[in-house]
Amino acid sequence: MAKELFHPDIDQIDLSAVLDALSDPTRREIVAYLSEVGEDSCGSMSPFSSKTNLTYHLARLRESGVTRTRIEGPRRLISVRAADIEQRFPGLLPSILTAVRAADPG
Amino acid sequence: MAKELFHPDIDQIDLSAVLDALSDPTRREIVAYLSEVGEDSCGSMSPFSSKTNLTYHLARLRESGVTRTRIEGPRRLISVRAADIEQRFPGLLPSILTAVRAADPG
DNA sequence: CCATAAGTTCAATAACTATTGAACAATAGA
DNA sequence: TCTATTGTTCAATAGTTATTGAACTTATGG
Repeated sequence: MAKELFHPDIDQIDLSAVLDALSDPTRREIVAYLSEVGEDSCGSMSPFSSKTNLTYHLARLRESGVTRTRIEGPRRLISVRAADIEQRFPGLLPSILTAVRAADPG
Repeated sequence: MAKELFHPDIDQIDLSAVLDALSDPTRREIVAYLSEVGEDSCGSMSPFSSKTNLTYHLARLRESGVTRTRIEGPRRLISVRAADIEQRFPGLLPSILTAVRAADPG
């Protein structure tokens, strides 16, 4: 399980990939949740989807550059690369998070 | 050809649909172009893709609520629903257009 | 009415998406 | 060392996406 996880460099973060990643409601919920709590494990996101499916969605978020996953023991701690995304695409993430909160309060 | 074209009401514009529509580079180019010129016909967008494919992409933009298409004689005039999108998802479209211009100057 | 210009529809295609369950791997703690 | 916890990999599936060419429709102008 000590595999290296791929993360694109800031300059390699692609707008199509980011918008694609954020076009899925489950992934937006995950990103909104992580934005609130800062960092959390895959297991804490079980309300959002099945374990297998979470692996898939979290990989898409990570590979697009939206999130960062670091390995700590048997679990993965995931966080939103808010500063990186803001640097690359100013205003994008805030506007999407605002929309998510408006649509899905609480 | 005097068919009624579907356009979602402002309140029905869905974030997933909008992000999905804008996750495609061809469609982003179209939106960026239309944002500059204000309104133009399908035919003027031939540099972006084939005629058939443009019908497809323009339908996706229209059905997601990103653009409006009005019929004038034998042609369709398309424009970006900038104010509607701004009202529904503040800041979203400007941030994406900024990114498009930065990636694709000229 | 006829020709042309502007777009659409249709069927086909190859590629990708989200989702599932079963089996597996890796770590930490008793 | 055994075991529970955490998450991954794999194969399968049903649905969607972007793209194409051929045939069609509709409106305008001569």
